[in-house]
Amino acid sequence: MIKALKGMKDTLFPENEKYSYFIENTSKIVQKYGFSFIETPILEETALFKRSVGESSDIVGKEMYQFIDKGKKDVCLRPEGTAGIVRAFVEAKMDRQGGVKRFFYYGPMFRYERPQKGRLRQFHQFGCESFGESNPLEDANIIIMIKEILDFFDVNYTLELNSLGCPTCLPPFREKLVAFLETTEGFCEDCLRRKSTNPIRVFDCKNPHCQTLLEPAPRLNDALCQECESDFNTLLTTLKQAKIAYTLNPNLVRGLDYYSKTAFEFVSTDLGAQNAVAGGGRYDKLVEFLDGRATPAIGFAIGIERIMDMIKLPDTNREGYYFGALTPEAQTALFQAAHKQREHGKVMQSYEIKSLKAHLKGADKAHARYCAVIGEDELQNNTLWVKDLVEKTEEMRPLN
RNA sequence: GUGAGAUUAGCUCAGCUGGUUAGAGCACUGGUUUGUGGUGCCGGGGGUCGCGGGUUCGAAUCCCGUAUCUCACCCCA
Repeated sequence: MIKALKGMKDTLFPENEKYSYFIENTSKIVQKYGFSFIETPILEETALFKRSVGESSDIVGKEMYQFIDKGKKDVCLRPEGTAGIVRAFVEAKMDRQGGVKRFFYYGPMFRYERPQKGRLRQFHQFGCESFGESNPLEDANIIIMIKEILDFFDVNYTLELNSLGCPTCLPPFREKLVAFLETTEGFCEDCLRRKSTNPIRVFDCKNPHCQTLLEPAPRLNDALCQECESDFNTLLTTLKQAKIAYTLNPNLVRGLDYYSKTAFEFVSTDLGAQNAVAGGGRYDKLVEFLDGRATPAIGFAIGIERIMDMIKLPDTNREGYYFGALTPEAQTALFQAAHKQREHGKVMQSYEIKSLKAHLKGADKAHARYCAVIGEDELQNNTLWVKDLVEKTEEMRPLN
């Protein structure tokens, strides 16, 4: 038997229902905020992700579904959504049009990882990207929007926030931090590795010994330039006014290189170790970096499988008709009656000749509201017997 | 890439220290005397015990390998 590849899942009932339920309602919410639908290819040139996500990131370093296509082109299945959207944005010269542009998208992403709870090789994200707005009020607005989405689906979360600085303040800080790490002995293996890949990550180390060593280390919060600090404060004030609870997490470092300034994650204790249900931040330099005209931008993505884990589908009511024949002679009349009823909505027909009891069972199992049957009597009188399975009422309807 | 646990009917699982026809619940299906469901009662179908080797008179059970799933590290949505 051929099975799906490791870490790849079929979306079957009832997840399919949940998926549509999530997409429909989330799309509605983000459209209220001015985001419009956009779709970009799943396959892109590998260089796009190397340049945007960053060569030092784990995603590019070891998790990409990368291969050479028949035209000898180095291509790769997208590991995240932002890079493709930015590429499209620049390619369509929207960076030259000026103004503010807001897009949302959803679809499959691919990362070659070991699967675990909340982590698949093919997974789905719903994301939004806002271009052309540098005001931190937009950051706040997006965070408020995500809260609206999570609240709509009634999921638990806490919001974690950090500012990652910008090209003015981050590089000098990083140098200072690396210098500190190099002059201090005794860090664990992971931290030594992080020193060259993503030094800020060392603050996140679970090793208590490393934490003690880090006490005298320089902190990014103290190193932010004036603009970064003031923007961050505006964001925090706006969130407070909107009564959005948050916790500052100075160790929150996004794994993608393109982030600057605002970084945030919505985490939930209802998930496993992979507890981020949504994450994002500002990436003011990325458009420029992908050969566009400098355009500030901010975006986020929701992990659809992760949020679906926490969504309860509202109870569906009985719906539509179930049609069944009691005698072979009734089959033709029933088939025509079923087709006619379909003009008014959902109809499921059983082609089996069964007892009334068996058909009622069938209608019940099919979750139909009405059970419609033709037997000897109905055939003679040219009628259709219909029972409402909820109200438990019956009626005879004339057949035409 | 590293580590741990799991894999027996469509689903959830039982099967003790290897012993004769591998079980249960749910689901499916039929009947329950004359045309009434979701909620009674009785019956029925369905499994080469993940796959490949090995030990043994004999393996679902023990050993080795392999695949997949699950969880965690790492990292992230």
